[in-house]
Amino acid sequence: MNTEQIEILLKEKNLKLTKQRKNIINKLLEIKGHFEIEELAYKLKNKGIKASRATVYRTLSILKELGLINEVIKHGNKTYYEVNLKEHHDHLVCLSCGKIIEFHDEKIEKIQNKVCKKFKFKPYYHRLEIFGICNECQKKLKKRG
Amino acid sequence: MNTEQIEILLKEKNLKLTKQRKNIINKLLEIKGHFEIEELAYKLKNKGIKASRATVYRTLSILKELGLINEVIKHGNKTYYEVNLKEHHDHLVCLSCGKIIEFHDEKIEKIQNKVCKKFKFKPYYHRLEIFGICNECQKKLKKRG
DNA sequence: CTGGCTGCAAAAACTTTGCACCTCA
DNA sequence: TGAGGTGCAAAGTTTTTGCAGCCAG
Repeated sequence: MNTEQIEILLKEKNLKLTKQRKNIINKLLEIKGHFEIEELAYKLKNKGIKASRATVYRTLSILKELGLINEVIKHGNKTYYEVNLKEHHDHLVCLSCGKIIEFHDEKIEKIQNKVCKKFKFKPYYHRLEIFGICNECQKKLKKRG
Repeated sequence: MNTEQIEILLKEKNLKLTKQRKNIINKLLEIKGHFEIEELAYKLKNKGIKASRATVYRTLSILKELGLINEVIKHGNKTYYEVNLKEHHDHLVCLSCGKIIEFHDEKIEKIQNKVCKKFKFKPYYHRLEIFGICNECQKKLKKRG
């Protein structure tokens, strides 16, 4: 997924390619990893890129509709997004340091599909979040006693 | 899990068993299924049960700490809770009618544990949400064209 | 040109908090 | 009696929206 492809997608949907949208998309492709909307808005502002918070929210909403970004983690009252660059994957979230580890397991995906078939449920997308303590934090916590 | 057991747990933690807490707990045990905080606050109010919204939030926060309720679904900007009565399970969420279907698959759980071991990650809890269209809604949508 | 987009500010929705008063143990 | 709990209202967060003006196509 690159800028051009996204631009084509927007055109197909009769969506205009404004400066703001270009800027937001470029920033997203630069970030690559997980991000929060507020963080993104802040980073844009910090780089002198003009895009109001409302526009950021509206643009992300469109990109989500288009399947270019996903809500991958919901923790506390925050939503973390991710650009849909790689193969689908799920996440381990460290409750101590906030680190996010990606993993993909084909077996889990297959079993999920089986479960859906059993219920005649048509799956669109899923989110699997495993919350716990990462290796580094376990070590730190042990040291402290 | 019943009222008595919960009361004992509260006492162990030096938490007082106030009228409000009793009422909230009873209501939760009555609901059994999935609920939102606002919905709970409303139902309590509707039954003439006195418990301010702040108290409902504070009580649910405690019950969550104690592991008596869980955040099982995060969708849109809403959080859905569930009383921890049954064995752990995950959810299918219909994007059309909002229906929630519970499922449990031991294989998925085991693979998750394997994944955690691989990353030396200590899991505390997880949440798997599969969003899609339920069987009934698929039928309805077909009929409409 | 003009429909769609933007910025602003206000509002909505959800959640937390400070404080004075109350109540369970 | 006193630590902890409650209600209220205010404030904090996150997200959405109405509207006037702007701009890409």
